[in-house]
Amino acid sequence: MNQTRCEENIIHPDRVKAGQDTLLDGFTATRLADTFQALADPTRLRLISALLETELCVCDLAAVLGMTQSAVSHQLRLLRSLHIVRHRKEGRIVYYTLDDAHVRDLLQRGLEHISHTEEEA
Amino acid sequence: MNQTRCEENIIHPDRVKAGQDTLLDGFTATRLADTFQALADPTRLRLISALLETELCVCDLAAVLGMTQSAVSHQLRLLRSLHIVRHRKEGRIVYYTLDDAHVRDLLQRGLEHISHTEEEA
DNA sequence: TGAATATATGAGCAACTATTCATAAATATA
DNA sequence: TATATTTATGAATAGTTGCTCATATATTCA
Repeated sequence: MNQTRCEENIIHPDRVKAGQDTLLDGFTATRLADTFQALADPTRLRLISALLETELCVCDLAAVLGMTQSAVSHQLRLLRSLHIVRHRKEGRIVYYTLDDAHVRDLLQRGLEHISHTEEEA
Repeated sequence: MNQTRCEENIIHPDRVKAGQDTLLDGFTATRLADTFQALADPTRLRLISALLETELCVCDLAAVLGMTQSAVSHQLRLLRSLHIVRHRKEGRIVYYTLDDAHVRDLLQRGLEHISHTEEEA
């Protein structure tokens, strides 16, 4: 029935310093987390993957994924706010494309990571 | 007061085909989403960043982040299950390191992405 | 102008998540 | 063996999220 002492005391002061040297500040960590959060949903990843080689309007994106227009539109707004997709309007049709190359890179690296891990969580 | 027709009809059949060609299947999308989900939290990103240059025990990680041992341990379990960190035991002390190079890459690409985007969501 | 169509969005709900609290498990040491 | 210490974990809870439903907005066309 004792408390943990390690919340007050440090075991390896030198390593703690090294850890603090590379530690992300809270603001950056939050911004970065927001970006990864955008990629942390199967639906959004599928939307992004559908846009890898072609531009698509909301209606067609809904058809590709087999989802409602509303659900797709909500997710696109989020992806847009995080600069992951871009849109252009032509009459009443809105076309979406991937915003920058980093998104493709992130997707590719992520796929490499999971291909190196067989077992499940 | 009309329904949307675009959930039944396709506007650009050729583009829809192109979108389906690169579309991730549900299983892969879910696995990939799990990986990005692990990086979608400021606390976990800070844990990872603390481990960039040094190995650290749970106790010291808690000190670096200024969090409770319990909270840190819970997050480490999640990172471990997704092969993002690895642990080795020495007596009653458990040391954590980053699991593979993909994690560093993902972090780096993510940082590049946010550095290219000034405005907020 | 009025009807049809493509897209966006607010509200609400069910499911998920990050932390805290209490405590268990494992190890070292006296 | 008894105690201290490090780590892990189950339960509970407050906050978040992804979808649906209804509807608003914007644009085209008859």
